[in-house]
Amino acid sequence: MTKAIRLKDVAEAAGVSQGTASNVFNRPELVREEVREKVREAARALGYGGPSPQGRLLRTGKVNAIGFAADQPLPYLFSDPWARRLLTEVADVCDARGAGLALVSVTEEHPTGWTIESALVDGFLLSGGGRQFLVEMTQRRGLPFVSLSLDAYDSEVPAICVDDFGGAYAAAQHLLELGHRRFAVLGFALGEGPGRVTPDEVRAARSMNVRKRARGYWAALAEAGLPETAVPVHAISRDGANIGEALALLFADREAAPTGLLAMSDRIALAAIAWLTGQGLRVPQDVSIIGFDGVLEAARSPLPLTSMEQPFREIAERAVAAILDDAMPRGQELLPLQLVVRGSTGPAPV
Amino acid sequence: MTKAIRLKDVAEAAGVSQGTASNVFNRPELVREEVREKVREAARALGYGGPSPQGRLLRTGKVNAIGFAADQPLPYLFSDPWARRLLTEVADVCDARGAGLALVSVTEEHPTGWTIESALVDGFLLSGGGRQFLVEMTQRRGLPFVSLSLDAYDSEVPAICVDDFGGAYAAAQHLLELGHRRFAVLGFALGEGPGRVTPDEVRAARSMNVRKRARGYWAALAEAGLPETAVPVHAISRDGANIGEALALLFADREAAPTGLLAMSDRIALAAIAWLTGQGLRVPQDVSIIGFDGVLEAARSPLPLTSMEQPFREIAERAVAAILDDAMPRGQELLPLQLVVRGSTGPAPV
DNA sequence: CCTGCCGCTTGAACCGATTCAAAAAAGATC
DNA sequence: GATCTTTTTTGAATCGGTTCAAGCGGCAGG
Repeated sequence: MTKAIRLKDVAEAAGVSQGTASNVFNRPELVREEVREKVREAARALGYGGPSPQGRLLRTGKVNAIGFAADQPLPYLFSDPWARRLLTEVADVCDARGAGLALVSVTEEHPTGWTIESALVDGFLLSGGGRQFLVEMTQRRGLPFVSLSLDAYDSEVPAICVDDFGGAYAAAQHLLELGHRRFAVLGFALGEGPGRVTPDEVRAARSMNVRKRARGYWAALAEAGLPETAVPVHAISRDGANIGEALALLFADREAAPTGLLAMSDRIALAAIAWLTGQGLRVPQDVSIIGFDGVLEAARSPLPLTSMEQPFREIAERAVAAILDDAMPRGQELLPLQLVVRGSTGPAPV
Repeated sequence: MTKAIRLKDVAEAAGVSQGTASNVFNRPELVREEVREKVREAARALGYGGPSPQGRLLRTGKVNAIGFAADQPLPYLFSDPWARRLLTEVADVCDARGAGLALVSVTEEHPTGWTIESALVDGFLLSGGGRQFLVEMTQRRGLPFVSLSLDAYDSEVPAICVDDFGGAYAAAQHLLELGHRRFAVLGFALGEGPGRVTPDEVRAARSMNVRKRARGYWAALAEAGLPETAVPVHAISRDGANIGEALALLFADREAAPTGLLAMSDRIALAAIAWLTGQGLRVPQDVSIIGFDGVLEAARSPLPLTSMEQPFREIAERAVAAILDDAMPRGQELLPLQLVVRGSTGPAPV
């Protein structure tokens, strides 16, 4: 690796112009067989491994890769089931179309190095909240981007998301049809520690996704004659670690305890099941619980979880196409969720 | 996004040379404050988001990113616990040093699109076997690379690996110290379907890692007076799906069945535990089992797994440094594993 | 007033390819 | 053999920056 061989060197060695040499590698049909072989021969002799991507890049402008950006340290992408599932599908889609995938983490602390500003990609997928500064940075870069979840409401930001309202509505509907009348909502991203939050606090939540899910639950329950105030919403941490405190409160009075639990994520639902069964409560005989997301772990769990499943594949395909095929969504594009009934929901106890 | 703004445009607008404008962004201390501000002002007015990475790249040659290449479809990187753990650590290390990480899949079928030949990176980490064509492709590209596992023996290929022999030796040693005398080895990548394989077949295995682990087990057991022939080696699929068939054979005669199981991966060990407990056998009272890798799932499992833990973090750090700091290992660099005793191993039944 | 030095700017070369209009070569037709 | 096509090949422009030797103006010292 003393000095790099350039296309020019190969062209000279083969006695042709650089343009012809370039064609040999990119549009061989334009070059006479004889010449083509001569150039290939020269390339082989010189140990030339084909045109360097950086050169091509500069000229064509297309990197053929997309950046997956999160406002979290990168390991988060591998530990959170939702993010992981989405990333898996995006990776698969990229792979299938021969596009590259680069991981980018953007935390406010170290805005240096390989970030949104310097990543060599054609556009970005923004996961983990369209957090303001993430969106701003991306806009500054001037590359196309699609947000995969919503933070502060901003219909200007192109996004591909699930229909949170409709999904939540369907989830509540499912439990209502099973005869449940006493509910509780387990939500995340609702501010500080565990505890019950008021409807107004929910409506003030930063996460658009969370707000819409709450509205969906409420809408379905209201139609059944249950007002917001009759449905306690509890704030759970994203990983469901503090689920016990919330549930202990809810199930202190077993008579008045909810029989239908509406969890805003599968991770929380699974944590809830673990706690409930640990307390001797039976799921779904005593308590039904429905999750949200439809992550892999939900299906694999010892007690398979009923959940509103996101169309991960479709999201990934639409998002990648938006960037690579310049098929940007106009505003927000909502995809429907699908109710998947498994073992965690059943008829309300009599 | 009618037309992109170039550094040149900014320079012109600010009335300075392009070189000065470049310095404003890269080495501001060289430019007089007054001029610096003027250029920044012009940039802001024009909506210039800073020098484009592709331009810089061409000149400097450094992408500041590494490619993680696997000879499997990309989703494999997220589903296999070992790959995932390694990738997580690599991602974290890259993140910490502000380097980018790109995922590359190379399967023989579609060698087109974003592959080793076209990825914009400074070098590659090869996971999932230094499978011949993977190594060859990478060498052709002419970028530095480090293999993270070994396939056909080739001491010329730079690699950063764990000390398979020593680790396996220690694993067997651990069970011997607990008094076990009847063993079986559960290995992977040992050819077709399930079933017992002969020592010679093991020695002919393509995977260097597997061969070394087997030799490590044998060495320790031989010192205790147990010849190779007394230790059946069974071929299990990588995901442990067919573990039942192998164990059914081994435990057909309960009297002669092994009390110590040496699994070449945690994934296999966990599958084995699931099968054994399903059959009413108690771990570790009836059967002790020790895994290999030390993946996250091993610690989290209902019955935490005793395992030989790989220094994932260290591997990641060394590997990334090798590429980015040009600190290539000379030949193969072996890192020690650490015995972590958890709940799956105990004294041999009397 | 001249000289030497210092700090900031400039201008041009260069990085490694792709692209395309135009020239050259080859082939076809009369 | 002359003319018209068609196929190949060439040469130069271009992509968007970085780098560095050389130039410039101002100031201190003699």
